[in-house]
Amino acid sequence: MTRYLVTSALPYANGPIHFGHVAGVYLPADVYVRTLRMMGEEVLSICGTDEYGVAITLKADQEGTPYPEYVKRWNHEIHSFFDRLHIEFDTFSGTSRCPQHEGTAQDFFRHLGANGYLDKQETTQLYCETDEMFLADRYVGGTCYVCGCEKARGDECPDCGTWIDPLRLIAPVCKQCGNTPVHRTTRHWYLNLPKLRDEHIGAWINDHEWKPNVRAFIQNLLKDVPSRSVTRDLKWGVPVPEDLAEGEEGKRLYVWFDAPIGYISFTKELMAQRGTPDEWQRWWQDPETRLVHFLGKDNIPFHCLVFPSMLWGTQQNYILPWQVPANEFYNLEAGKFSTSEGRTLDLDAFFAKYDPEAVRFYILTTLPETSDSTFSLEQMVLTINSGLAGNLGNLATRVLKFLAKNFDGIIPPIAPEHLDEMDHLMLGDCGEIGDPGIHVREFRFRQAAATLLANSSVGNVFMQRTEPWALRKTDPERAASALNTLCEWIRWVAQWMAPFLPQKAQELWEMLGCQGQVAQEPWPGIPQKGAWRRLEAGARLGTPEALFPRVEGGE
RNA sequence: GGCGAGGUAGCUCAGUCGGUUAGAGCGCAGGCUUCAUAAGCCUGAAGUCGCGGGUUCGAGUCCCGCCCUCGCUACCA
Repeated sequence: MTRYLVTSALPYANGPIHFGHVAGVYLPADVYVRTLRMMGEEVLSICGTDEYGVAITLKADQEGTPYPEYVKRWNHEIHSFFDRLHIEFDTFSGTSRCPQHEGTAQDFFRHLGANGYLDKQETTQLYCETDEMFLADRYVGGTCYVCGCEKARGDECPDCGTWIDPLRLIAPVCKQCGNTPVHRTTRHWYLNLPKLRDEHIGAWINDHEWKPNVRAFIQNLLKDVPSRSVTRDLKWGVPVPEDLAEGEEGKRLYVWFDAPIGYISFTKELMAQRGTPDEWQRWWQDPETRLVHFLGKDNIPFHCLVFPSMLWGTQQNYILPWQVPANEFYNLEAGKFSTSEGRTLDLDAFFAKYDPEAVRFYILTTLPETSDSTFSLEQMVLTINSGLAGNLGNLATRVLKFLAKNFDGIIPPIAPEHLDEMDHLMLGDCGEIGDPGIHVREFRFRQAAATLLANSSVGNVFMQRTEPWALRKTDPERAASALNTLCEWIRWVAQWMAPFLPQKAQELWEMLGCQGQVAQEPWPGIPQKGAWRRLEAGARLGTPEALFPRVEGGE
């Protein structure tokens, strides 16, 4: 048994998440965790919302909502979206609500400082005296000092493409209040990433085995690593420890610094709730633990370079990531999913029409594993109708309804003299049988989903070949043997389904008359001739119903 | 501007260290079957692997140039 600590990138508590996030991070993480659990591994799954930062204070101020209330709302909103898709975590906390977070983040700051990885630097920034805040680049407008365009932003000029230094803007204005900001110097702490890279992390990255797309992403990153400021002049964030302020009171940790620490503080919180407050160390400081970060490609630099640097730089025996199965981006057919451009789906209407688990499955078959990929309603309808309804769902109903009608709804017996023949046919001649779990372990979720359907298809081929509807009249004993074998097969399919379609797998499990939770069963692997049957002849089947109703349209 | 990704059958995508007639699913065409959710099974058609050069015995796979699409550019996976 191996210990796996699985984290999913913390969603920002500043708006809804969408299928892009789900496909890139949370759904693969969920399938991974469910599969490992069935395989008997020790697994902990951590997530929660990232709740600090400028963007949150701005929007919360705009609508006049206190920050804690504002982020609580989005935390619930996001959590309920996960519930809808049956995506589960062992804990879903938040950086501002987690009691252990502030102390944990401050400890990081303290240790990194004591070990010489934090430097203090003085910079000049634009400051708005009306709003009493330093202005992040995008909140400044002005005239471009290169081309004279009056609509330059603080980061880029839309006309000439110049990368703007906000301090050089002609006639800068604060985008919030319209007043003119002033130059003001401020002192901040910087994380010395070049030093951390040279001492350890650079070599670690080079020696580590990464997913190909991850390696491609970080290769160039190492050449030019900047120090990054880890504090900000903000009102909403983890305060810099007072004893270390050294005349810079009022500073807060910059949100990117404290966010990944949330993985650790949420673990502490969970373990405290379970009454074992020291247990978190087993997860974070035991080299036997495999730390897996699920995230999108934009988060690769943080989780492959910055956060490992922080973990190592504390010299507190933290483990470093074992794998970072980052995905690319998932696009809506007409363009990017974007909350800011209103390119979202009406979720209530959507889920009224499409089964959440069917949607789960479609997304899994199109995950952006190797490159950006596309969500298409039309394709989804095809996948649901052909793959889930026609292949998998129909296999169950054609067998179980036939049994209900002709065999009194009980599992028919298999004649001993048919065992070899039936095993040979089902396990050898009806198509290739794969273990979806192997692909899940290797983060190939599309292949895993395809393998599940291929296995289901084997059952359909078997039924086609044995023709129990004809045998029933000519050789009822053989018909019974074939149907018995099909029931066994459906039982295996239900188990293979469980990580991908948890609720549907359970429904199928019950249709077979099986007891308990299918997710509690050990992972089935691949059936071996003569040793794969578990059902008892004569057992009563449940009520067969269509698992996946066909859906219309695609508009 | 910089960085990155991608352009392979009608559609969505695989193609590991360069190696025999380029793959899958869906869609499409033809046939078979009737237990089942107008579902199932079998067979088939379909690609000058963005364009032009180069390296090589051999390139979708490496190198150079060009065209096109898209993402990021420090608060959206």
